[in-house]
Amino acid sequence: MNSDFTLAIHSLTYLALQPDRMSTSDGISESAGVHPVRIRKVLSLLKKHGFIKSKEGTGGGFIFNLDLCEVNLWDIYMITSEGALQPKCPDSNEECIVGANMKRVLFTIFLGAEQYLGEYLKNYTIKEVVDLVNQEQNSGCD
Amino acid sequence: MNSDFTLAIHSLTYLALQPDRMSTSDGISESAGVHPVRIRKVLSLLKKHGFIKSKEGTGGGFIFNLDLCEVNLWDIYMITSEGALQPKCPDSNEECIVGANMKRVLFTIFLGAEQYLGEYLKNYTIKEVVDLVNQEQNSGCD
DNA sequence: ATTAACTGTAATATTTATTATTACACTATG
DNA sequence: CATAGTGTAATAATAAATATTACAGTTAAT
Repeated sequence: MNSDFTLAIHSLTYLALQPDRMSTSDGISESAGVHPVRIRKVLSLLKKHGFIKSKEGTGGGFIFNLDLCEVNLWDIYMITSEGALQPKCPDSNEECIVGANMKRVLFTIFLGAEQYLGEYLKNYTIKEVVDLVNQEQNSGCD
Repeated sequence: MNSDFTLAIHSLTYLALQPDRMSTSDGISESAGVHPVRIRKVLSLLKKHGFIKSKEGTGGGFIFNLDLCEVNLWDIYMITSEGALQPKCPDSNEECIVGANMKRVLFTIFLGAEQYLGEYLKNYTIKEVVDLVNQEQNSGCD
């Protein structure tokens, strides 16, 4: 699975646990173990869709903008990874009935698969992810 | 999606349309637009699980070994791509509650997602794929 | 008003994953 | 015994993901 998706989940969960202050891309990137620029890229998508707010300058950062229950994993998937389930078929042989039609058939099947998966992902809101993270907590941030 | 999965589907569909003679990895690879060695690798998995038979030497090749209705896309997924939905999380910060627990939480969620997707994939047998390929046929092999 | 701490984003470099290629042992057929 | 195949490992090439660098813009604090 596309890691923009999981980074978005990670970031939102992080923000969910810091509801009262802004978090920086540096802080989130340390938590997630990736480069801060990547975090900013992912968060810029989430901001564009209104899930978070950001503020530039000293004391700035990112903060959740919605209720935790309003954001589910399907929303996040659609923003970060729509179509990611589709296989990248090489150009196959158009002179073979299989080669000529497989791409179209697979596209249809995987489109359905994505829709189907959506029903599963809709069952998880960030609230639920936060609860799962809290369940067996190993240690805490500062 | 893992392309071993789609190559396996492609190959099996190809074999399904040649039920009376053996097909070579060269033939399949031309249809699918990939290297014959890759086809042989994928088919070697399918053989190990009894979906196809193979024969070495002159006049050898691959041939379907089961009824088309007995093989569904979930079977093929499990053989070629089990776990492929799992994101590859970088090592995150164990001293942050999010970093310390996210991997486990995501693992659980994506495990469920894979199981869920399985129900969808079980609905497609190779027979159905063959039918879809035949539906809007552009042209035929030899 | 200047510095420091941020976001935003593009361009480039690096790393990793996928895929192709080569090589060759083995098997069967004619 | 030559030819047409599979089986599989090792390596090379390519493509994709990720990190890094660079820098413009914003805000707060001194």
